[in-house]
Amino acid sequence: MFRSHTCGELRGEHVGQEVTLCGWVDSSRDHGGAVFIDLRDRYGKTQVVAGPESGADVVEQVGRLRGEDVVKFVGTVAFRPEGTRNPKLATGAIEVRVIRVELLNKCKTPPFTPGQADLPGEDLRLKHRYLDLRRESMQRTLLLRSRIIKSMRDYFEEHGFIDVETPILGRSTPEGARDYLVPSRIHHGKMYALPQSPQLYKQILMVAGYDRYVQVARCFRDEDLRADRQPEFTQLDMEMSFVDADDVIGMIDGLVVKLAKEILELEVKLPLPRMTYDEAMRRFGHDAPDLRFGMELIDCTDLAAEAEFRVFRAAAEAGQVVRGIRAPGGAARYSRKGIDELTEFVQQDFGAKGLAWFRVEEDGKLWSPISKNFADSLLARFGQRLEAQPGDLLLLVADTWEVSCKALAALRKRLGAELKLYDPRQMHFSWVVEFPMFDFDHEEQRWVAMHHPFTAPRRQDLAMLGTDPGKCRAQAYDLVINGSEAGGGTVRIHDQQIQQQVFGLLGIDQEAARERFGFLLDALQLGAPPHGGIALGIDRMVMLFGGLDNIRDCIAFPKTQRATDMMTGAPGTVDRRQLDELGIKTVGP
RNA sequence: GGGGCCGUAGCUCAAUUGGUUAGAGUACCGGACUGUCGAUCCGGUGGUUGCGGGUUCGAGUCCCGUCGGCCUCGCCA
Repeated sequence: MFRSHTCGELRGEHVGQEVTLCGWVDSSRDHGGAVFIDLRDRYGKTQVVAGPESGADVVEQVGRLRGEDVVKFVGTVAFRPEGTRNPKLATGAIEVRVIRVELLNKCKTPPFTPGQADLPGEDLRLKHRYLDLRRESMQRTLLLRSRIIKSMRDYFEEHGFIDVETPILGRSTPEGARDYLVPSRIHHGKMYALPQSPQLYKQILMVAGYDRYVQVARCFRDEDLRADRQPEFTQLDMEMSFVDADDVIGMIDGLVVKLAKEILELEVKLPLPRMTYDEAMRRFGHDAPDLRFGMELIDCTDLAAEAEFRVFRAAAEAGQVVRGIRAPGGAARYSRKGIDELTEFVQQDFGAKGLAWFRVEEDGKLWSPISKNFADSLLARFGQRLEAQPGDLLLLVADTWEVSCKALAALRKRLGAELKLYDPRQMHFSWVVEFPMFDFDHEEQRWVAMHHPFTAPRRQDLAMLGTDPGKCRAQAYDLVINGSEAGGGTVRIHDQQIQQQVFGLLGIDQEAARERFGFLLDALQLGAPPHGGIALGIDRMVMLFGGLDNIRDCIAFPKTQRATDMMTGAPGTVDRRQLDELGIKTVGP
């Protein structure tokens, strides 16, 4: 060991001891006769001083040190002189008076330093990730991540789960996300696929009798990225046998309580609130609503039908909906220009035809450029319906159900943040349950699985599989934290007949089903217990628990939005030879 | 695939309506200084304004293309 202590360790009790510290030069202050160095490692910072008692040689050597040099100091711990203690530093009561210094590795002038006030551009941070990871906030986040994963593993261990690793090289399955493919050298033209999730394997493990399985699993999806999406990400994946949805939810409820307590020192009351998918869409327009504030969507279609205003009446008569939200205090916050921006927002991003708005005046009356198209009494009823208060801004969308959901949910999210309707540090955990089994794909004119093709319908909805698949609800559940989907799971079909029926609805014929996942169908017929599980997005949970707004900050070595690694340059070209071995010819770019 | 924002010194940013030799802070280099902790003071180095083309008497600024980063719709559970 080079060092006797870390840079975050020394206190008054160590005064008088000779210690050895190693670390990086965080900053230096050279006074000629005395040089101060803040030495940093991941545990903290300690001030090191070279003064006259250190000797002129040492003072000179220490004076030559620059930011990010790697140094070893031998010295004596001493109280700082009265009045020079630094309350901003945990080690601020003491300093280390240098006896010897050894430069372990000189650092070139770095492109940026971990301590600098202005955060450098993200491209630069990603290119020199080793420098970025030296920053305190990155170290805090990676530590948080480590603690969350440790808590999760402990929890499942305590509950009798067994950790089983599943393959990374697997087989491409249809449906779901685009696969990352790995060409086979031995079988030219054939490909492995990296797992989108260990879904199929964990079902197989249930059939095999490992009735409580858990894994911290890396997953891959070759889709476009977002602030909260990476091409490779980590799930806490689990599955249980002889359970229904309530059992899985209950198990995760317990985990949430434990995490909240251990990580956030927060008492969470059980059971976590649950809401059906239909209710979530009706009240919030979204399947993962942020329940830290209200501002619910209010249906006004019946009132709209009575209006002179053609946009409203036409929508109502065409079977569309007119729904709105009330932005408390929004009249002052949003000028005409601001409202124009909101309008453009819902039009460009969510395909809304427009955004109708009313300001609530001092006397409670609604004013808008379009208000002349409404009878006074009708305006009053709109006001009542939306529970308008003076100073509010009312925003309404007349459109299809889907567009009204998307546009208003996005508005609600944006306005909630801009109007500061909640404390961003507050945490809210809830469940959304009973998702539809199927979504109708209008382009392809067919039903697609909302979750995946192995999701079990609710028992009471079984009959509707044949008659009205759109109304059929699944035994599916999402864990929602602060308006983000933190995880989702389902009870799976363990009955071969129902599975065939679902495949049929999805347009997967028997032959195709056999070809793609015959192994699972076989397994389901060879003693499959009823089973269900869930997968939690660990990166996202770190993001939420850490109050971060960017998933890259939760991952040590993340990819850019275009799925490249700026540090290594991946993806990169390979030798002609390597391609030849794989039997691959490239056509571009 | 679509929409938007951004790219100026190593870094963070500025540069009036298109107008003189592109500036500041910091970092770096040299000098001074024994109690600093964003040290201070003096001096200095540092620029293909991402790249390519165009408009113009004149482009960091306007236009087109391209590369890169970010946000977002589609996509994705």
